[in-house]
Amino acid sequence: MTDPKAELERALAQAVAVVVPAHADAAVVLERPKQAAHGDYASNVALVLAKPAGRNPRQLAEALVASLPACPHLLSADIAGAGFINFRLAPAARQAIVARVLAERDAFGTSPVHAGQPVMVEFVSANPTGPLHVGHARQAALGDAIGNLLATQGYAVTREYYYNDAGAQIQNLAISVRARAKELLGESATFPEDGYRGDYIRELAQHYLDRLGHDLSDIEAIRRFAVAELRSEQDRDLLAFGVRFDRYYLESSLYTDGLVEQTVARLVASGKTYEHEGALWLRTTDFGDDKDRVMRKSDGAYTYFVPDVAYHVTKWERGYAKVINVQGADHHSTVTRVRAGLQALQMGVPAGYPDYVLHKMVTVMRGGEEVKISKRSGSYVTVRELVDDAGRDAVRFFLVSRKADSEFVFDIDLARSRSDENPVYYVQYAHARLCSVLRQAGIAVADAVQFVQGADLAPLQSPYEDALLRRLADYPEELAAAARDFAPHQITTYLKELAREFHSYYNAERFLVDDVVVRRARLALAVASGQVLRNGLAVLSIAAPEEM
RNA sequence: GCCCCGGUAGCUCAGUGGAUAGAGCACGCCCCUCCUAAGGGCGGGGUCGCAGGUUCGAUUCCUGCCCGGGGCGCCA
Repeated sequence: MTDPKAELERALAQAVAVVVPAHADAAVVLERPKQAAHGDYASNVALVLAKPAGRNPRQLAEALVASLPACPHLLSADIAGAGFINFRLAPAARQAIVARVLAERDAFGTSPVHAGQPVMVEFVSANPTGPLHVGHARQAALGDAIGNLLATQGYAVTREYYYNDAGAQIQNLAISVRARAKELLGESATFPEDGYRGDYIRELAQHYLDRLGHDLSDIEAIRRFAVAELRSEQDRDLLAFGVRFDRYYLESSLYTDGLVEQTVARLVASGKTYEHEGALWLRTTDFGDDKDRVMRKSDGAYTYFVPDVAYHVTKWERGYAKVINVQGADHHSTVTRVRAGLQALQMGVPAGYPDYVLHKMVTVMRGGEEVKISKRSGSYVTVRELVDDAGRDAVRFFLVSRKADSEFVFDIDLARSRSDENPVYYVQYAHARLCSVLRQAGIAVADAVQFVQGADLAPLQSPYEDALLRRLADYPEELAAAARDFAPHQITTYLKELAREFHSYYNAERFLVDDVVVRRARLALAVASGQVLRNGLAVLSIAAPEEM
């Protein structure tokens, strides 16, 4: 069956072309009314066109309804309020979504619109100067989910992690570790003013002494050791969190491969650079920046901004016409700079390239008090702690359940609690519950789709069933919108609503009734609901348990 | 001072150029002889930060202001 909504939109557009030919190209969009009493879909097209057409909105709506071509999916079209047209679907049209879900299964909701288009999502990209903390966890959950969302729209997704393993912070790390190592050996050591003060630095120093001996003269060896140790620890944390990257891109390779020098040369050749007070500047103000930026400092070293541009040149040249960088909002100022650098190179990169998702800070509450996060002072909550305490699923769900640009208060006690205050259980429980019904009916969960395929769906007509059917039908659009907006929180919201409707239904009616036709229809609806819950949770990389 | 983002129920947060602004938690009452009560039902609770403007219609768009966060480095 064709999509009832799309068909109705076409029919309404035809009516518009007949009634107000001058506005035949008006956008006709159906939306889901807030209230079920207003039907399956509503259009405000009569309100929008009333003024330009010089007609009373209600009369215009009447005329549009009268000119509506016959549509088998449509039960009724009523005028309401100021001039809304409310459409009610024939039951069969509403029920058809169940058959579609059962036919498409894991693919239900996905779309091939962007099939074959490569996209890169860069996220986490933490400096290897300490363990990953809760802010990185938010980024990991967001980036991974955004990657999944884009994949549902057909994109060929690459997840990349950029390692800043070449800058002053790394040198600082090495010096910090050496100072702690000297202390451990009982030697006097001056700890750097802005050094890394976390306990893990002392542990690193001890490991170094244990494995590589007591000679601390080779700062380069200490640097390599510390970076390798911290990287592997980060890898373990990410693994525990269930996040995988397709590639780790090392900042140092930009230097060793000559890409930094090459980028500088190209920028100079572009004519957008100038020398001032011994430094090399890029005229980023030509591209919307509020001041020009230094590329090469008077001491000859590059600012971080040059490898950043060089790195993004590689993204473009590696064929990623679409790139999303997930970063903390504290990196906001880099956005204009990186884009300006790419524009200056005049290599055909669009002005808005790359896209950014900037997320706000995470405040961690424990025992009713804020836990301060600071790598340097060493008090913070690591990804590992969170996952160990609250479980991967709860942490994932929590961290993507808010808009990226709103600040997030992570209540550790709440995430740890296995209580009904924890929203992830609510959604997972809906899934476990319907699996339980299937078991009760003697159906293996794995065979369920097979079992209900071809069921007569006609009995599904109660308000609870209508609500569930409508919600299922909305999933593909919700998914597409969330992917378009890089907004996984739209999926958590959707899943909570779907779960709520399932729980309501579960309490209101029984699935395992004696009437075989009704029973089969309801089980089909349950199986379809379970399928969509699974699909949505999969986008967030969260498990859909069959039992809880 | 300038730039970006938030401000919606007691708390944590969704939402939208339209029809009576929602959910969870918290609070009160009710529902397991019956598919998992990790659930459901009913109820109280709001000047959508403030003030203007655009619009047939603004919580949504525009401007100004207030509050909170972040950024304004030859740091990353």
